[in-house]
Amino acid sequence: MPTPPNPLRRNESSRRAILDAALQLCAEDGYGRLTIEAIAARAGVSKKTIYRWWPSKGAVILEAIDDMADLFADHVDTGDLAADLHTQLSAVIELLTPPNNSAVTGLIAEALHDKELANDLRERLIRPRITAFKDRMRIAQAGGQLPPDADLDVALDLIYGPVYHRLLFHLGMPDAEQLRTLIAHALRGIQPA
Amino acid sequence: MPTPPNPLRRNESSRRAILDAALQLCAEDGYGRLTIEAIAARAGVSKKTIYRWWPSKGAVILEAIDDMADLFADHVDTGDLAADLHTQLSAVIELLTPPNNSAVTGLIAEALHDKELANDLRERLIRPRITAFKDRMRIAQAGGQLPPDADLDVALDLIYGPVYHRLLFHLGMPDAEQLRTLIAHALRGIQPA
Amino acid sequence: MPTPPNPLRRNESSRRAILDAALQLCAEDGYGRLTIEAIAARAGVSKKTIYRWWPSKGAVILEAIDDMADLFADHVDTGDLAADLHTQLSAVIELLTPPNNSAVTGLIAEALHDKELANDLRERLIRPRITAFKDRMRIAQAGGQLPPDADLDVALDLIYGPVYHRLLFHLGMPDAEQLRTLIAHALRGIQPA
Amino acid sequence: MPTPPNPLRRNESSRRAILDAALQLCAEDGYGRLTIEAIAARAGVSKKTIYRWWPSKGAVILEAIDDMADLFADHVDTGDLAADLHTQLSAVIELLTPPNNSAVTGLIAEALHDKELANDLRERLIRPRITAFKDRMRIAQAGGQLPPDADLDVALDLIYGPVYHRLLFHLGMPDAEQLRTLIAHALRGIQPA
DNA sequence: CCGTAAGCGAGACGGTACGTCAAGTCTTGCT
DNA sequence: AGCAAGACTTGACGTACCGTCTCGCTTACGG
Repeated sequence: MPTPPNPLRRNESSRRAILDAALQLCAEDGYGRLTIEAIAARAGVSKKTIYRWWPSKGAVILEAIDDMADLFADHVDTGDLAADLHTQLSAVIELLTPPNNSAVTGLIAEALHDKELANDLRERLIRPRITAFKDRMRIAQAGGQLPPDADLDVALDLIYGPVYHRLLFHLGMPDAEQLRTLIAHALRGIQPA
Repeated sequence: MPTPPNPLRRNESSRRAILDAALQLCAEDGYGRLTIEAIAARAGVSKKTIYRWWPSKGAVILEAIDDMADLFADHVDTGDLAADLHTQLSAVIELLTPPNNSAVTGLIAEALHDKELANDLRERLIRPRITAFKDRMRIAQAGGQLPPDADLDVALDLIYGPVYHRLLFHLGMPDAEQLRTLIAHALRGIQPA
Repeated sequence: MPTPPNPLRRNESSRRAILDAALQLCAEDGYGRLTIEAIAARAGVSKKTIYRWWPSKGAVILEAIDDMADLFADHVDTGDLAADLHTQLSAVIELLTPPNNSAVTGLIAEALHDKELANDLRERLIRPRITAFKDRMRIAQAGGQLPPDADLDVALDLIYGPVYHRLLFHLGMPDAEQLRTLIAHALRGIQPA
Repeated sequence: MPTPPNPLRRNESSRRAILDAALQLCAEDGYGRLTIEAIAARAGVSKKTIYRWWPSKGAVILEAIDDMADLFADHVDTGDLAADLHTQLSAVIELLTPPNNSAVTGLIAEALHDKELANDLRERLIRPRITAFKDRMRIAQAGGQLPPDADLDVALDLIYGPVYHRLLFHLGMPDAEQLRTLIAHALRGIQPA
C-alpha cells in the first residue's frame, strides 16, 4: 500500500536543496534541458525523494518560484494609477526577459499541455496577482481616477494581455516609454460604453 | 562534410505523409506525446528522412500548420470593423480551444524555449496575420471608422493580447458576447491621446 | 562522472536471462545476426542493463560460454595419452562444428579485431585449457609415455594447430580416424631433437 | 529485371579506385571500421557501383588482396627444405602481424561466418598456396629429404596449424628461432608410421 | 530508551525515444 | 548502359531520462 508520505517527517534541507538546484539548473541550461536526474544530482538527493513530493519537474519549478515570494512585485499605491501599473508591469516584464525568464516561461510553456500544472500555476501564482490588481483598481475607482462601473475583467485583459502576446511570439517586450503608452491606451479602453 | 540535402530531389509524397501523420498524431495524443518515432512509423517513412528535412518536431508541426493555408482565417472587409474583427478573432479562438488546440498550442509552447523555432513561427505564421490585420485597420482609417493617427501596434496589442493572456493561464476563452465587449473596449482604447 | 556499477546490487536473474537469451539467439540466427537489441528483447531486459555490465556483444557471449563450465571437456587421464587427447580434441571439434559452432566461432572472429575481447577470451577460456593440457602432458612425461624434455609449447602447437587451421579456411574438420592419425603424427613430432 | 552487369563495359579505373580505397581505409582504421560508404566516398564512386560488382565488403577486400599478386610469397626451392619453409612461413607471419594484418585477419574473421566468402577466400587465396606447398614437398620427396609415403595433408596441418592457432588466440607469433624449432618438430612428425 | 517504521542517499531496473550510422535499394541526370 | 550523386527504408547503435523499485542508513516516535 503506497501510503502518502508524512509531511511532518519531511526533510526541509532536502526540499530547499532541490528547489535551489532546480532554479540554478534552469538558469544555467534553460528549462528545456532541465531534468529530474540533474536536479537530484545537483541537490545531492535521491530521485525518489523528488518523486515522493512532486509530480513533475514543472511542479518543482512552480514551488521554487512560489517560494520566492514577491517575484511578481505586489501592487503598490502611490496615488498615481498609471505610474503604479507601470511599476508593476515592469516587474513582470523583468521576469519574462532574459536572463531571468527561463524558469517562468518554461513553466508557462509546460502548463500549456499539463492541465494539473496549469491549475496550480493559476491558483498559486496568478490568481493572487489578479486579486491584487483588482484591489488596486478598486482603490482607483474609489478615488475617482476610474469610473465606478469600469469592467475590471476587461481591464485585466487590456493591461496584461499585450505583455503575454508579445512574449508568445517574441515580438519584443515594450520598453519603458512604450509601456507608458500602452497603459495609457488600455486605461482609455476601460471606460464603460 | 555533411552537405545539405538537395531540395530538388526531395520526395514530395514522403513530405506530405509526414505532415499528415504529424497532425493526426497530434490530434490523437496531444503535442506532448508526439514523437519523431511515431510520426515516422505512421507516415511509413524513415526517421532519417524526417531529420534530413526538419530540425525538430516543432518544425514539422509548424510546416504542417503553415501548409493548411487559411487556418487563421484571413481578415475580411464587410465594412463593419468590429464585426470583422469578431469574425477573425473567433477563428483564432477556435484554433486555440479543444479539440483543435493541440498542434497550435504545442507549437507555441515549444517556441517559448526554442529560439529558432520561435523565429520561424513568427515569420511564417504570425507576421502575415499581423500584416493582414494592419491592412484591415488601415482600410478602416481610410473609411473614417478609425482615427488616421491611431497607433496600429497598440491596436494589435489590445485586440490580440487578451486572447493569448487567457490562453496562457487557462483563464477561459471569451464567448461571443464577451468577445464583442472586449473588441469594443479595445477599439475605444486605440483612440490617440 | 560515470561511476562504475556496483556489483553487489546486481540483479542475478537479469544476468542469467541475458546470457541465456544471447546463447539462444546465437544458436537460432547465428552470431552475425545477433544484436544487443534482440538480446534485450528476448531477455525482457532493458538495453541499458546490458550496456551497464558488458562492453560488447562479444563480451556477453564470452561470459555465457564461460558460464557453461565444461564446454571444452577437461582433460582426462585413462593412462592412454593418445586416446585421452582424442577424447579432448573431439569435444573441441564438436564445439566448432555446426550446429554448435555459432557462438564460439563468432566469438573467435570478433576477438580477431577486438583486442580487449581477445585478451578476455584467452585468459578466461583458453588459458585454463592450455594449463590442463600441459598438466596432462606432464603426467605422460612422468609415466614415461613422453620424453621428459619434450617441449610442451611445441606440443600445444602441433596438437591444436591443425584444428584451428582447418576451422579458419573451412578445410573440413577431421573425422575420428583422421584425428587419430593427426595425433599420432603430432606426438611423433614432439620428440626432442 | 535485374540483368547481371556486363563486365565488358566495366570501368576499370573505378575498380582500381575502389580496391585501393578499401586497402587504404583498412590500413588506417582497421577492418572493423571499414564501411562500404567510406570506400565509396574515398574512391569517389557511387555505392551502387560497389554493390553492382561485389556482394560484400569482404569480397572487395578479398579481390584487393588477390590483386596484390605475391602477398603470400611463393614457395621457393633452394634445395634446403627446412630453410625454404622458414622463408615461406615468415612471409605469412609478416602478413598476419601488425601493422599489415588488418585486411587479412579481417577477411579471415568475416569468412568465419560468411560461407560464400569463405569459399572464395579458400579457392582464390588459400588453395593455390596449398598446391604450391605440396608441390615443394613432392620435390623434397623426390630428392629424398622426405619419405615418399609421407602424408602431405598431415604435413600441411602440422606446418601451418601452429601459426593460425597462435593468431586466433593472440598467443604471439613465433620469432625466427621458434619458427625454426617448430618446423623441425613438424618435419619430424610427418614421418609415416 | 529502545525498536521500528518512515524518510532518505544511492543507484539498478524495464522502458521509450533520442539522434546517428551504415546497409542495401532506387531514381535522376550525365557521359 | 555504366556511372556519380544522393534520397530512400530499414534496423541497430549507444545514450539520456523517465518513473519504479530495492537496498542499507539514520532519525525521530511511541510503547
